[in-house]
Amino acid sequence: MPRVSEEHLERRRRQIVDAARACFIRKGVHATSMQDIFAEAGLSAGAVYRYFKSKNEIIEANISTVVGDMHAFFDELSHADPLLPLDEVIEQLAAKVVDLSGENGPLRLAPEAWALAVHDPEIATYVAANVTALRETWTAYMSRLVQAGFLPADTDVVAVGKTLFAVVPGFLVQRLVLGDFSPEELRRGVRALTRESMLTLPT
Amino acid sequence: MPRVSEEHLERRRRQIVDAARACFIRKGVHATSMQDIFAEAGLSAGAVYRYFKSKNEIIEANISTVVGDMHAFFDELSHADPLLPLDEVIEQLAAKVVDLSGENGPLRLAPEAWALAVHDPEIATYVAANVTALRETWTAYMSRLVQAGFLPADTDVVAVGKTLFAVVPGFLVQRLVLGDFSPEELRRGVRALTRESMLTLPT
DNA sequence: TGTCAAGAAACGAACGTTCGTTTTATGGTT
DNA sequence: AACCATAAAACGAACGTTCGTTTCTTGACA
Repeated sequence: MPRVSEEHLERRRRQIVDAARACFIRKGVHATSMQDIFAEAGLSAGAVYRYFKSKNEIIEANISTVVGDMHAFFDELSHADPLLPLDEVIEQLAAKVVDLSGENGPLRLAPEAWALAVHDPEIATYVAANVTALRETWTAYMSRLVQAGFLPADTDVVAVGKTLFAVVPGFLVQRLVLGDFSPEELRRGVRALTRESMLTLPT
Repeated sequence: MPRVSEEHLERRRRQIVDAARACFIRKGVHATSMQDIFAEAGLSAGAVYRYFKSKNEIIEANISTVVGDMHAFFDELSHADPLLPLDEVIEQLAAKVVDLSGENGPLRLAPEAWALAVHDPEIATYVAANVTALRETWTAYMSRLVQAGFLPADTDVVAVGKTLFAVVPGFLVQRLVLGDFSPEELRRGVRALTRESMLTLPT
């Protein structure tokens, strides 16, 4: 099949990335061989290597998609009108984490992405971008809370954003390792800890 | 050296585990070959395989030591007399995380441990045990806060414990990936969020 | 008919592991 | 006290396998 359309090429790329992700989630990144990816994609070695010049490149292409859905969902949540109370935001975010970390969810790759980032500068760049994006969404949401008067005007929204962001990886880890932490339980935990002013918002 | 003392054997085991950990932290678990471990330990292949029957066994032996120091430190902190306020506990815990996740710190292996646990049931057992132990320390600390009257008597200490535990992996991930989150900043984040009653404890 | 995506086979390298051999400390026998 | 037989510890070359990757071939469409 020579001289194929530009979109065909793009579709092939995605086909390979998706196949690789399925393998990575099922077996783990390092336990997945290129042969596994060839089989899952229904392509030959030559075909795959036409689009990616190494396994690492396929990994990188996947890493950047791990938290894509997560971020999109959170972005909506943080800009919801009317402003959602903190415990509601956290619970819905946690529910999304549960959803995306289930059987074939991409979030199952998150710990592997973090681990790879520690030793691979290239991947670290992608992971850092993702973390930064999610944190900034937290910061934006906190700014709204401050602006609405539910937190003091001099609140360090960046520090608070980083702090609340931290809850999400921690929730994910507990889900993956023990599976005994529900979004509703997290909401109760947050409610028990936080200022009443943050939980009671105007109708 | 035949017929050597029991403690010599134990020391050899630790020598191998320590050498492996140094390699794992430096290069990553999967990028570390057995040859790397042989060289680091100053032993031959045969010697190492006398004490561990596979690379996986060496990995497992390391995993269980990743959060050992962390837990010991937190245990002291949670039982300190007089009772420490929440933000103080969190800041000190975060400071310990910074310490143990530096250059050659064992916490650099934590994400790899989580990732391995997702696909390896044996390792999952070790990681689950560690997570459970740390969470229970949080629960114990929260119980003290409730008992001292700084949280309502009907507080769900388990839910709150899980919630606060979640902050630690999240802090670690941000340290490892971006390195722009300090214990003092986390403390400010927590202070801005939590009930005043939890922060003002008796002298 | 020429071009190029895709297939198939095979490559060298590196992996974890094994195993036959060598070294060395020990304890019973002089 | 000196010796040696013994068993355990350590060695390290080599194993078979599997990895990621490359090369050469094929065949369908422009």
